[in-house]
Amino acid sequence: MPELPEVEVVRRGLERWVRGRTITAVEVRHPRAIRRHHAGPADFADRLVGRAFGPAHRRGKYLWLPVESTGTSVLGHLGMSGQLLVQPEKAPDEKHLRIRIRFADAPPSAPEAAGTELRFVDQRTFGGLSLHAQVPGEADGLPDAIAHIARDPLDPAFDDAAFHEALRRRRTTVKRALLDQSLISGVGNIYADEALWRAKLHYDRPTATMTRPRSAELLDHVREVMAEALAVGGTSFDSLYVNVNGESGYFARSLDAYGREDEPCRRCGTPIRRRPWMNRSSYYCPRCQRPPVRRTLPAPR
DNA sequence: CGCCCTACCTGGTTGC
DNA sequence: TGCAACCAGGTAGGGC
Repeated sequence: MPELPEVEVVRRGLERWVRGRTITAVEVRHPRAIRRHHAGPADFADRLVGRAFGPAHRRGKYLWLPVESTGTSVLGHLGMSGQLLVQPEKAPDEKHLRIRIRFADAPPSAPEAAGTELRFVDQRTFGGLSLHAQVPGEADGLPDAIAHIARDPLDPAFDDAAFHEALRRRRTTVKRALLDQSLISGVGNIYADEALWRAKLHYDRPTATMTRPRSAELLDHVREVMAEALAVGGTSFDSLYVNVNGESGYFARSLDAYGREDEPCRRCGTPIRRRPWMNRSSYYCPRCQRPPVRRTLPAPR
């Protein structure tokens, strides 16, 4: 389940192995992988062949590569099981290979990439690639399709004070807010549960009860857990999430809450609980993360 | 507009 | 053994 740290690992791989390369061929093997590109697979290929990729960028769980001198960018989302792999052209096709992009050359920064191609592989087909106009005035070639996605907590331009004020205005609960990509991007179910465990906050706490220090603390924990995961290559439960070279990260062994039902809380020893939540699961320590007391919400300021 | 819910998709696991 | 139900979950879009 790729969230911000896993997507950043992939972005770094694209930056090293794909940036600057000129595209010679695009093969779309499954139409669903390109469904966000409304003009269709042939148009997608036509607009890319003969062009070169610019630097790799990321916002939250989205990543993109500007297509030089076109005013467009290729946008990618890994969904739940998507992989962007740099493979030798002669390597056998993966079972769930959806899109193949071939290049004329290796990037000047990585001559050893000669003879490799970029593959989008995705078992569950929630992810995909598409091509979009760039938002005018944004230096990094931000695709217009994700202009509504909030900046992520590792972005220097993320506005902590505005995030706190948004929490205070909302009539929702804290985990819902963490997963709302228009408030803060890059946080998914795993890192939400991990940050809430670290912050000793229950997932159902109303956001309107968050004080400025509590919001600041929560953001600190989100940033800390993501930075730690990034440092070890991200979280992998199996071979589904990998970097562009097919390697898994090591953060799964460092998780404190997610996936640890009935295992002792690493702070107090109480068994971690799993609760059905929004058609998925929330993992939390019933002692460290006390459920909110039900009472009338305070009036908005 | 704010908030909430559902559909989308595949393969591994569980239960009968 | 076979088959159905369940589980993983990010996002767009629709209902109210």
